[in-house]
Amino acid sequence: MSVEDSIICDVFYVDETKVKAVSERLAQNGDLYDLSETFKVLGDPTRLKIILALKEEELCVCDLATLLGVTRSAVSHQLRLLKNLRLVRFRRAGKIVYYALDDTHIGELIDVALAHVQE
Amino acid sequence: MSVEDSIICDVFYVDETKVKAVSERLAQNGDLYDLSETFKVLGDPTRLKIILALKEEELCVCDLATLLGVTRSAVSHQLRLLKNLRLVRFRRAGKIVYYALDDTHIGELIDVALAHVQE
DNA sequence: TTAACAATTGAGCACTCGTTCACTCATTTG
DNA sequence: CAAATGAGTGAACGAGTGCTCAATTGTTAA
Repeated sequence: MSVEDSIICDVFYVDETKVKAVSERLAQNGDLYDLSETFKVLGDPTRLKIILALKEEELCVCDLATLLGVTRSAVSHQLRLLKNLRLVRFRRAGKIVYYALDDTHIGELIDVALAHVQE
Repeated sequence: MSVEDSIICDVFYVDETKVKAVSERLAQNGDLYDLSETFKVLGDPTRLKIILALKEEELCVCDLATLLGVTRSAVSHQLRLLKNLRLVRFRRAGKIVYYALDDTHIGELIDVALAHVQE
């Protein structure tokens, strides 16, 4: 097994120490799945709009539906998801259910991303 | 048209000024689509791992494939996407193509998100 | 109690997307 | 040049997902 063999990639790494270091660092983020889940939630335009809207004001399902131009049902489905992830909270006022953002970190995250998009 | 009519949501807003303000603020983010696209890219575990890995070291396709436990083809497909979004750059060294992160903002964004996940 | 209505829910559907497979391209080396 | 190999590509498949529609729940008011 020559030196050349060790610099091809089929089984052996180009630079074992390099890749090992990266691998360890990657494994260190045990919450890598949660991380991608967080991004995934914000990756859908409808959900992102909902969060941006609730970042401003407490709103009911119907307001959100009107605001986003989708059905109440669609909004409700997404709100359930956001509710399960503890990103939003709600309060009932008669027939109307008001939703509000329940995660201050998310707002900060969006601000950073916005700054990035606007370069 | 009574006052009651204006506080139901079918056509009229619960609080017109409130919703109007939100609507304007939402429209203000013309790059709302780009914003959700950015999150979407990071929302896939494979892509996120690629970016995290390249955040550490410059790596070739085969290293990444080994590191992530997926085929070279899969990595190549995702790298093309990341390349088109100008998130990574590459250099060719013989048969081997090395990729590196080409967006410093992304790293910062991930750090903020990591802090959020770890609460 | 009945009617009206905001919200929720589940089923179904169309569409997206990440992967694999097979093949091709590019480059090096014998 | 021919063989070997890393990388890129396109088709296709299967899983996931966001939406709509229809039905249901919960609450208010007549």
